[in-house]
Amino acid sequence: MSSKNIETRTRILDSTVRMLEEHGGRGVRMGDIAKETGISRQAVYLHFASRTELLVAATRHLDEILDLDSRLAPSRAATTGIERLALYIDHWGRYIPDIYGVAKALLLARDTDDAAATAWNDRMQAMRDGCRAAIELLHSDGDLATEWTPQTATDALWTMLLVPNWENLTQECGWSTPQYVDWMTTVAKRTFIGGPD
Amino acid sequence: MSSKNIETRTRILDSTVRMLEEHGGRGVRMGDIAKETGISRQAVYLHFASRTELLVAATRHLDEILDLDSRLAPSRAATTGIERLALYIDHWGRYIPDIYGVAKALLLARDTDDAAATAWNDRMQAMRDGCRAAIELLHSDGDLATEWTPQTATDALWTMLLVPNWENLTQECGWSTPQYVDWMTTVAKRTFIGGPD
DNA sequence: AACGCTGCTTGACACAGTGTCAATTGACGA
DNA sequence: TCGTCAATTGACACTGTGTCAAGCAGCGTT
Repeated sequence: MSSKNIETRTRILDSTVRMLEEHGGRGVRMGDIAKETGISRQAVYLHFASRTELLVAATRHLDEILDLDSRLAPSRAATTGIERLALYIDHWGRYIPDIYGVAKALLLARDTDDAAATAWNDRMQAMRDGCRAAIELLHSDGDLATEWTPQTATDALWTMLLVPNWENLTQECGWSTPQYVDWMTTVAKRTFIGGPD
Repeated sequence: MSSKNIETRTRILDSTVRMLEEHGGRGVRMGDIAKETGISRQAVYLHFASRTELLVAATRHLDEILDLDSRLAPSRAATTGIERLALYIDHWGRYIPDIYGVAKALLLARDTDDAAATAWNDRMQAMRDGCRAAIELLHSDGDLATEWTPQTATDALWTMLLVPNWENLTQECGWSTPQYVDWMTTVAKRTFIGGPD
């Protein structure tokens, strides 16, 4: 529990984040992380019980580095639903590229590890809450298109914003982040905002 | 090469498809498939060089069973872009649930196996071509909203229809297949079809 | 009846990557 | 000098894929 101990833990997290970013979250093994940190593979296990636990800690670590809370502030401060919707999409569209490596690693670990699946689900539920907040405000403004309930609109928005969509558009189709944000915003507005009819 | 050989191959494919459907494409091992088929694990390797090769063959096998071509006929026969768009989404929305197990297995294998990634990409490119055909027709009808090029609209439609979106809406959000088709159709129309302006 | 071919079985093994265990070292403080 | 604690080292278990070699059973030839 000495400061040396904490320091090593932080160094592991730093190299984990760095390597995952570098390699797009693929093929980074415990031994690679150890080597990068300059310690033995077993030493990593003295700080994190499993690969999944390390990945989960890495996402939290990265959120702190990126100062997630202050990034969320603008959308939280929005006064209208329309504004909140746009600001939330903007936040999310600029957040994904920054966390992509770590997120992808967790996404892959999910396939074989239940704990990773749970951790990922938790994050996605938090994101869903963000969608819900925007939709609810839109609804109470009277701007939600009539064919939607707040519930179904939340589901739909949440799904649209999922990482694989961002991944496909930017990695496969070559879209830029602003293009992605632009498209998402346009589609969301057209889909969820009702006219005065 | 005798008929016995072919028969065993078919039996393997049948049990592979059955098991993958049953288990949602997860956790089905070569040994499980062998046991289900009633042969030894090594016998499977006499017919398929690798797990990935078996999975790829299973998708083809399933397409034959489902008669993919005749399922595609209606959308191919459409005369307007708007009609083709709707019929293609309808086809795809009812096709995914039928192939989900096998598709998911290939999707998972993709993470560790380049050959699986290539096979999956091929299928997705075929799907993308279907999207392109609908968008092109829409475009030549003069019904494509002005902010889109055929290229970007194809990318966007293709992404919307990706399996993870179906997966999220039906598995996580509990939507039914008709609900999914309905939503996709509505969003696609609102997004891609331009008014008379 | 002996022959070979074919499809399959059996069992052993290599390989990766995760995770565990036990013995040891080296530094630091009381 | 002793105890503690982080870290090292090396061996090992486990899982699932894929490989290899020997053997066997049935079947048709000649």
